[in-house]
Amino acid sequence: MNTAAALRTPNFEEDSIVLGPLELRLGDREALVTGVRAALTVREFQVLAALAERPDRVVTREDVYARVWGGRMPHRDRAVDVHVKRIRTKLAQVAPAWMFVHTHFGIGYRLAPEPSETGAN
Amino acid sequence: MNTAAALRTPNFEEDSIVLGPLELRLGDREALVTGVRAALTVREFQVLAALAERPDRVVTREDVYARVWGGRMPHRDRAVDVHVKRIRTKLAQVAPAWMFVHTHFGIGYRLAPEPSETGAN
DNA sequence: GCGCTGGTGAAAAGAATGTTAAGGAAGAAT
DNA sequence: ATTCTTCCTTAACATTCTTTTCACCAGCGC
Repeated sequence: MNTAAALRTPNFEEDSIVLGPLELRLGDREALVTGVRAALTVREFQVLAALAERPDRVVTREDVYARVWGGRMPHRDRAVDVHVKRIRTKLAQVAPAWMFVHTHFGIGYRLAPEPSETGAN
Repeated sequence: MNTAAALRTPNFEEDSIVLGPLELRLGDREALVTGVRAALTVREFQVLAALAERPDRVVTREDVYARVWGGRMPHRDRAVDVHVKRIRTKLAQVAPAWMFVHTHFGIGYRLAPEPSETGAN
């Protein structure tokens, strides 16, 4: 698939998810946007990775919770939302022109790189 | 880690209903028309799914109500109608060339993809 | 025409998510 | 051990979106 990457460091490049300008290096838990490192914390990275497992598909909060924290999500728990908020902020700092995490009301979130709604053109 | 494997519930390629250009992904609660996402709300999706259970068959309002809200439909309740209206609008936005929800006067609705009357005259 | 059913637009009510900040736990540095 | 730093969680309030409800109009069938 990726000849250039394979030439460099076959071992480390193995576990990475690439979605447009977003790259998640699962091995060392790093998120890169447009090649620039977004300083995500461990939890933030885990939440993002949970979404990245099913790109462009809606992932329920419950699924995210189960995957990151394990077990059932307590009723009215806001942990996922708060982490999503910070993920958005940090990704936007690096790449303001892109939107990655989309809300699906009443269900959950969906990860897909899309040009942001900056009416500026 | 994850104690119960049952918690993961990976509804990856969950079952979906396909009716011509319309696809309902029940797991994700997403509706696609011609491959394009129609941003239905949860209720709207539920109503559409209730109709989709019996494609091309007339489904009474009472049945839709029982399936979505549960219980008997209050007399003079317009909830189903209002949601059908919005479903129609949103589907038409994505695929103006198709009509999906057909009214059966005095009875209910029927879901079937048909070319719309764009004859414009 | 008349009564009834459905279409439609919009306000009101309700629920979910966005956002910010405080407080505490855990580890690093001193 | 104490202080400093970072991160996670929780709570509270703000905002946005959804659902319900209502009023009025249009169309169907008698």
